[in-house]
Amino acid sequence: MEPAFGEVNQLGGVFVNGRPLPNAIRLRIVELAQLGIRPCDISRQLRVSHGCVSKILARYNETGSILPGAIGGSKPRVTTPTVVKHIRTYKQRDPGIFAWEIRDRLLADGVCDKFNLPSVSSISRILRNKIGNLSQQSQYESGKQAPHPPPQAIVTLQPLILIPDVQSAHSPWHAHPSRTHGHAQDMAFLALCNRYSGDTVYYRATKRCYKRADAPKGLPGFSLEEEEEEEEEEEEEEASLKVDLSLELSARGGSGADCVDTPNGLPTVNSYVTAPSIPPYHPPTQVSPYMGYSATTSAYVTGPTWQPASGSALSPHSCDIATPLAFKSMTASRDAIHPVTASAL
DNA sequence: ATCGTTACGGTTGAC
DNA sequence: TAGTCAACCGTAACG
Repeated sequence: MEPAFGEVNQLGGVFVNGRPLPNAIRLRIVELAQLGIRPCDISRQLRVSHGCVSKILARYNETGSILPGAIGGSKPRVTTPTVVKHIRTYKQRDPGIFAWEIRDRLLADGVCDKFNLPSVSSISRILRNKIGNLSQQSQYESGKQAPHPPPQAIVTLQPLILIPDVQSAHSPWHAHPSRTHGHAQDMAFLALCNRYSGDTVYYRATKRCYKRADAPKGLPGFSLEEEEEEEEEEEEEEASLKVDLSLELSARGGSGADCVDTPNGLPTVNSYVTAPSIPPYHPPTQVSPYMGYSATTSAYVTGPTWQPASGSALSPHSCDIATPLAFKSMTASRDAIHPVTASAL
């Protein structure tokens, strides 16, 4: 049950703790930034904390999305029954096959792609837990594996495929490979990059980025078991993000042809003008942001609420745009196209 | 003054 | 069905 009213931040803006800002405001933030308005001025105008503005703009620059991430739920697993079945088949055909060979075959046979390919350790776990007979193979494998470097050895290098142009000095990812939401954003960025080109392989010399309480886990004495779990988690994240990105990119036009002007194919948001060039912000007097939300994030933005004190029919933050936009949310539960109408500045 | 980062308290949805 | 977990959110504060 959602509360009836939001809270008011230090700038006088209304927000709902734990819930994303309405798409209209997110869009407005990006629009203003593209007009050259400084983030601090955007913050003041829209009465959104500067940290939030910063975060939304950073996300937009990295992924091209103004949408919030998927909240809640679990990551889809990469070790689907189909994958397990194929692994079992490979093992039955060649009992001496190595986990890394199975991995290669899953990829070569098109059972998996690079985004949902299980790690060697995951395959090993499947062999051990669901298929059995691995212990014998492990001994065999330990002697045989030398010529082929174990892909999942305990190193901190992760292959990333990047478009060289994207590796510009201004790329937030490049400048700060470890970010608050590092891995997810890295992968989102990676997926976006992959779409448009490339096969230039770089390596990121960090495992992943932790936030908050995640951080101390197993570090620095990272055990093999933890490493395996980390790897599996990361690959599952990759699989999840691939789905997310494909959904969103399809909503954005999909072909990729619309993303060629800038390094990441998106308008950059990095030049500023002064604030007075934009009209003043009129905060809503109706402090009920929830009315703009439906059960999911899909249906907010327009509606009878969020009306400014003036009583105009504009959206509450006066952030309407001239052209109706269609947003497609990043999760399956939000996969409808949502028209967003808005009026001028 | 500005802005990146992060602790915090909160929501959400799959399991 | 309720609880747990891990994702996400925006704010506030710090540097």
